[in-house]
Amino acid sequence: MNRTGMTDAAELLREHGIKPSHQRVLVLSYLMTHPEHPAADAIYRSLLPEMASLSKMTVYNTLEILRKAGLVRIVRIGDPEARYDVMTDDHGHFKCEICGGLSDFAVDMRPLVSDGLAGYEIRERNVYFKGICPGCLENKTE
Amino acid sequence: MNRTGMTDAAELLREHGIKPSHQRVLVLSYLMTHPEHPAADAIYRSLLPEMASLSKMTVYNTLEILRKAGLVRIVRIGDPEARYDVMTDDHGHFKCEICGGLSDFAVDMRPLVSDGLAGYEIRERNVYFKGICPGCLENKTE
DNA sequence: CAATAATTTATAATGATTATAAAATTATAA
DNA sequence: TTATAATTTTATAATCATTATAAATTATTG
Ligand SMILES: [Mn+2]
Ligand SMILES: [Mn+2]
Ligand SMILES: [Zn+2]
Ligand SMILES: [Zn+2]
Repeated sequence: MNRTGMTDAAELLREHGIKPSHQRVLVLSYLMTHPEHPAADAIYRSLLPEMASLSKMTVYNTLEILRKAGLVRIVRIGDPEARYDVMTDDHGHFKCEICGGLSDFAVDMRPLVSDGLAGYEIRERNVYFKGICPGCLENKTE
Repeated sequence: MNRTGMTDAAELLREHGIKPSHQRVLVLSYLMTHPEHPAADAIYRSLLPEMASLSKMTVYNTLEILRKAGLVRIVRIGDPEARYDVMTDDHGHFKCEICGGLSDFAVDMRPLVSDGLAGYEIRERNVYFKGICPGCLENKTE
């Protein structure tokens, strides 16, 4: 932890044996401060003003390194782009079919496995809903 | 229903206002008899011996028509290919990370929505797990 | 300072899907 | 039936997120 009480990106990387290069810190920090589950291209475009030399390939590389380290998870719902999430605890995702927004919601995964999965080794549980978000519902009725 | 008590593909298409062309019946029948959630290319390759003139584009077109009619759902887990499922009731999907196999399991979606989704219009609920299937687990210990 | 390793970058390739339009089939009208 | 229009299928090209590859840069070690 740093003096703010928050684990910063550089330290988090070090803790996971990843060398905290400038670009890696930028990518991870971006994810830590942007809970909207940005896609690789959105991350790239957002960081470009801060670092003009940044390559999109570095963003992809870094995201893959972070994923392997368990620091981010990929969320794929509907569209062809993968979106990224600083992995914390298990949670569900709601994807708005109109604005494309992706929001989190709490989910208790335990009661999901009724039976029928005896003999399977479960490594990852995912829940996602699709529909219309409150904002877009409001725009519709206007 | 036909004399076997089973709704066949052609009739199912008619019931949904879709003209039961030879290729459409082939694609839907294939899905109805192959619960392994085949991808578009797998459907195409499997049907080619039966109908040498079949175009992959027709498979894609047909799958999209079926999806719009609610006759099939798309299952996307992990890999880039979409896989198709003759939609019946809600169920979860288990994807084996080793063999890529996709199997169904029963899931009660109702208790999922604890709260936090008030004001959202939910149109689709999805649950999928990833891990290792019994067959692949056995091969590992051998 | 070399020499070596790690990282980033530029560029090209991949591959599933989509777009487009021509060809073939089917339905409708004359 | 024949012409005409609508539908469906097919061939072909385009798209686009991601991956592969290798050169260039940067960091590390002796
Ligand atoms: Mn999330
Ligand atoms: Mn299924
Ligand atoms: Zn919305
Ligand atoms: Zn398996």
